[in-house]
Amino acid sequence: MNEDTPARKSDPALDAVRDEFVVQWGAMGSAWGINRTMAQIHALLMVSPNPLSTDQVMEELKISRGNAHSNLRELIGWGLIRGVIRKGERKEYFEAEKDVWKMFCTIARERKRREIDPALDVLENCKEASKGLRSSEAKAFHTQISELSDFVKLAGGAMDQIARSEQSKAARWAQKLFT
Amino acid sequence: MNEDTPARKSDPALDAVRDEFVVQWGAMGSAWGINRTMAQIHALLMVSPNPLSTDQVMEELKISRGNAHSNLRELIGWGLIRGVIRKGERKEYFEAEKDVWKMFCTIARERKRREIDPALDVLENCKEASKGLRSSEAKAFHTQISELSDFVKLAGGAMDQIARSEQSKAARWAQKLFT
DNA sequence: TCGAACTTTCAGTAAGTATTGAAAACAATG
DNA sequence: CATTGTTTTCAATACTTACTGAAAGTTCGA
Repeated sequence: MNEDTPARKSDPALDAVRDEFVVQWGAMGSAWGINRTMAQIHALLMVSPNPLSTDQVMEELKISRGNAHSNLRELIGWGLIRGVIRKGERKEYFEAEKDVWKMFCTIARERKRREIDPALDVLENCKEASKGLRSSEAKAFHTQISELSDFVKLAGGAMDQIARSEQSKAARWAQKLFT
Repeated sequence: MNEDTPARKSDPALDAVRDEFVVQWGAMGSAWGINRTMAQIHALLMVSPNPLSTDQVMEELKISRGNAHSNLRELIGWGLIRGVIRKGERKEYFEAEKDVWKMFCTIARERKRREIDPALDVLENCKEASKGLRSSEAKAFHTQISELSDFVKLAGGAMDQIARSEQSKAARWAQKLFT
């Protein structure tokens, strides 16, 4: 078994802050309904100057191989990190996207796909299923669902647009928003 | 114990769609990291033509009193439903905000408060704690955290603005977004 | 002040999720 | 093709969160 990249003589003060960040970010993740370990790994990679191997992640966060493995895969699934292979080495290393805007776009795109689109399906089905009904109650239901559906559609469209756009364009919106 | 509002002769087809909606919306909630029962109650009240009592909610969703109670309170905490008291009756009834735009604003405001603000705290702390460090690694860390922090601050501000604005204004933004 | 109608709390339990660790699968090397 | 380093899988288990039901609390009217 090879040793990983030799431990660099590192500023202990920095290490402390880094750890704090990782721990806190993990806690945040929990509060948001995101797997704590996944959030921690993401935090760790976001502030790591170089890519880390599975073993380094395990070591850093004191977690099992299986846990590290599956959460790393999940993060790749989200597009938030990617695996890098160094020539001459067999281990896989992982690095996070560090550009905050790109990160945001990735999350927006992914959430749209995972949360908005299925919700729209549900709404469209109910809309369709209630279209024919004639009682006034049914009409009210249909109206309510339609409004919801339209709104969700709009929100989804907005997410797509934003995720597709350049940071510069977004900055301009922000500008407008605050004037 | 009083009987609740007498069951209105209701369209069975409509009931079926309504149920479907409630069930599916609950499942969605699950997928989003939101308590399924809470999502179901919210769905139920969103499409209910009149306010419902705790007992009606229990009956409709086949859940216990404690469960109904605590989720109703939680929804009130979010500002998504409110309790109404009818004169001459001791029971409390509950109704959901039905205006989709208002609902969205409420959620945006609340999520900002519960998710964005705490995240900002974490980031500001780490930013502060790493300000003094001089190693180049530390500088990189500080930069990364600062960028994150700025971004989250911006996003939070945007959420505030949007939540504060009128639907008409938002519609105008949407307009721009799609041209 | 009593009792009925209703709400709130909470200990116990059920259901759901995350984690471990070890075995199996895979891949590169000689 | 055997060895060694590495990744992947997964049954068992630990941990977390949601739910129940019954008891305690509150409010109101007579």
